[in-house]
Amino acid sequence: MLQLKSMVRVRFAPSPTGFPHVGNMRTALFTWLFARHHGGRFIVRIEDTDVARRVEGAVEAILDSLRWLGLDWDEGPGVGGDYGPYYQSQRLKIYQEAARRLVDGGYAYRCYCSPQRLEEMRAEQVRRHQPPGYDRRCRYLSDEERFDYEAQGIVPVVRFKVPLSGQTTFTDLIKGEVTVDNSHLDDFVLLKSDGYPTYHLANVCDDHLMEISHVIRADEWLSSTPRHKLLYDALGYSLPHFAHLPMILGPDRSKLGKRHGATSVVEFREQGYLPEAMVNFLALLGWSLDDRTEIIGREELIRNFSLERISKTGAIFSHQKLLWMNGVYIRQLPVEDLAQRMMPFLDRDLPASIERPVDKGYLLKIVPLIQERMKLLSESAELTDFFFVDDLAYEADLLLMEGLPPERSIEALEQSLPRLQALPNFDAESLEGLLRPLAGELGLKTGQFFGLLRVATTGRTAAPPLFQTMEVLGRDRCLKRLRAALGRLKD
RNA sequence: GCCCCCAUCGUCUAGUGGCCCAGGACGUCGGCCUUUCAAGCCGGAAACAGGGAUUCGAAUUCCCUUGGGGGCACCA
Repeated sequence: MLQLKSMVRVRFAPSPTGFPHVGNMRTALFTWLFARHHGGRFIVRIEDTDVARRVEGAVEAILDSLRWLGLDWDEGPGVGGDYGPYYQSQRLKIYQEAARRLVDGGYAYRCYCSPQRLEEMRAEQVRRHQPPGYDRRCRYLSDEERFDYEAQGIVPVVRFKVPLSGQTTFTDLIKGEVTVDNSHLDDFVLLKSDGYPTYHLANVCDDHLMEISHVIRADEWLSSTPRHKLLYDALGYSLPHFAHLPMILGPDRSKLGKRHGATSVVEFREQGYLPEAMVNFLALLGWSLDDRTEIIGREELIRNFSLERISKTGAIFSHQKLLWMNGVYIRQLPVEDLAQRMMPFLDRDLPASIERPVDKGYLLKIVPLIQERMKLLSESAELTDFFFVDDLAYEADLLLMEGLPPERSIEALEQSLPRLQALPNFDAESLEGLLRPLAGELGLKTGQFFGLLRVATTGRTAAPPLFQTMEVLGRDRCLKRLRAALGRLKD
């Protein structure tokens, strides 16, 4: 890889036009990993130059997501830095001056074309199967014409004067050398008529002024990089390194978007994904350590991350694999930790009748029983509610075991009750010691007997191991539930 | 339409000329374990887009085709 002679300074530059998309967050993660691996600086810069598309609360949502994933930034909103401000809307002067400099230097010109004209021009181009693009009319305006437009009070935009011939080449750290004929580039806008810069101008100015060493961004920017190179040259700035990350795709292989379901990391958080699982999963989407590593933590990621091992191909976001990975991380969690993380979900989803906050000591006994069954924290309530509710609600039919007449079930429960009552220690071991032989005594298969008891004590056919569940529930609850089951069977 | 990028199992990927009749993981299928559900363990099916060329030898290099994606705004 190239010699990094100076400090690595990289930036994540989201635009607050929507909520933190997993694609953007993956870009943030890779950028952050690159910075941390090289001991460089990770900078967050808000690209809020589109007044019309600005979304309320988006900046905070983006920053929250970065924090949630543990991607801390060295410069940017909230932490400041020597290269601020870090909101582009607060740097308008810089861009306006750069635009003026370009116009004065003959690298750019003012364009007075109305949006209507541009629209008609484009429609015509499409109709004639010609490549869409500005026809450069204002590039050749006479002083007289220009004066005339100014007199009419038309506020111009500033367009870049793309060389009419020649080629532009740059090297991308992931894609390699990319070359484009300048004739394919049109005179793009640098400064809008509202005084705000376009992405192209603002991005180039800021990356230069903030001394960004590596521009790491999504693949969708690859085709505008030649324009940026032209801009860097015109402004007399030296070129940073570029690395264009492969895109994250939806199941239909198109750019992952809203129609593909949950794409905001806020949603993943609410669904009960762990940030460490998210980081692990996202890191492996377009990057790999070797031919076998799947579960890899943050530190190891930092230690091993490199741009060379990023693939060139877009990757489909697989919910399946993420779900599996989340389960792996949940199983690895210390009981206390998992209980802690479940609390907000229990709070949110448990029936209103249950007292809040739930008893932590009781929860700590429940967690080991459901830990290996949980894939999402959002399953907390459905996996544990029967431990909390007073009266179980379930279909009486569930008490009817395969090949077992109701009378036999009634008998089984009636035989069980006094013995459970009399059991000295109500723990899993003692329960098994009592109930397993009892199944034989009653002439029942263990599957039938335990199944019956399971439904009676939990109200469901799938639950954690019976004896442990009964131990956690405690004798009183169990007896009460067995009597209730008896009542249902007799109805 | 034009330009750019990409192309290994359904999916994420390993693979940088011989170690590959292609390895791992998710998912899937079968089995084991077992009081249910999970988890776990064992095993199976499953891919180098096609065609040329280079080479003693190509998943790996080159060309073409095909396919996919991205871009072509006073959006980022």
